[in-house]
Amino acid sequence: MDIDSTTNIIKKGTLEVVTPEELNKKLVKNQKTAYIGYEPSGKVHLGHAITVKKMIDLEKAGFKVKILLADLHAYLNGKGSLEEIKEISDYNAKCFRALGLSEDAKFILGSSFQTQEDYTMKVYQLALLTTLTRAKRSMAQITRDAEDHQVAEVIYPLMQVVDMLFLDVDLAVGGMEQRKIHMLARDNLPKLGFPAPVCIHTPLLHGTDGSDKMSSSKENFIAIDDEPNVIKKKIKKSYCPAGEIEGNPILEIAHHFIFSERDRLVIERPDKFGGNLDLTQEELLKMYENGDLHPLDLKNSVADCLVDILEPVRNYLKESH
RNA sequence: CCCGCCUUAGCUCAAUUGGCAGAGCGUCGGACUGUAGAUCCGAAUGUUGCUGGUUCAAGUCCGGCAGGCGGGACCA
Repeated sequence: MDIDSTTNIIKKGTLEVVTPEELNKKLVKNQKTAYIGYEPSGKVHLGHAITVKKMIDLEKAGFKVKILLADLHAYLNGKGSLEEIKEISDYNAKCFRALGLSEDAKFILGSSFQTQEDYTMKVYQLALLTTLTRAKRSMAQITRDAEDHQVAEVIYPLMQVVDMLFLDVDLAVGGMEQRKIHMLARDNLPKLGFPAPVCIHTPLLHGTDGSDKMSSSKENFIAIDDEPNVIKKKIKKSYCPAGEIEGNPILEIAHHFIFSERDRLVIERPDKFGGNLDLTQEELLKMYENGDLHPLDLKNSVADCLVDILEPVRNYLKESH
């Protein structure tokens, strides 16, 4: 595959690559590693899936993929006891495989290396380089809502920076909420004498309630292994203003999960409302914006299609028990 | 270690001299729209931080403990 088409695969659907020039330099390397970290979560949802799909793209682009199951980070973010978190990290690894990551992708449990002496020493060095304000700011969209802030909150981003060093990554991937931590890494790793990774950021999926971010801690997500009737129910309940194509969670789901794999979407609707349609994404957006496609017809079609697309994921997870 | 203040529904907070523990927001349900939301109705929700005591009766008074906030002390 030539550099241009590889670059296109990598950039597709991302909000930014920091920086494209550095990415090009990485692409000519023989051995190159891309990484993303996840706090283990009881539910892996469509927001996670967007980034997993990007990791699959990176495998195709010749990167070795490392997935950090960030159990210690989750612990520092108040998600529960380390034991509980470790348990669900196994489940999460299965979910990521179910979404199509190859057997070559490596899963690494954070606590397996994050307490080593030289790791800890690096965290201390970073602690001295980083202002409290910046560390806190980097956590703005990540910290669990809390009135009383723990010191853990500022250890978290420092560890994430050191992770990139220890996992020897050329490229770090994350949703846009990871941006400030990534920038911290890019500023400070060179100060410790190490190269900074290229960073790639994917868009955040709006919650089904229309809020800024799909999140497992707010009941506004669709899990990748939700049963068909659950998916349908959640989509029916979703925020979906007529004619509004910006920040519309249903159209976003269609974009990221349906039109990423299919060219057209069949919309079944009663004759009295105009009859069935067979649309490209472009046509669908135009009709919707013009008010020629009713939200309920959109929802029904997107729900059916999403149920279909996630079927292999559900089957994989059922069989792996 | 010492002193003071705080802790009531998922969240923010009310509750008179000790007298049936409430509101707003959120959640859920119904109406209205061929979706959701908005709007209008309606409903549910509590070990009043934990613990011991006083009292016919304690969210309220007294003691102990825990957590939080603020201050003080210690600083060879």
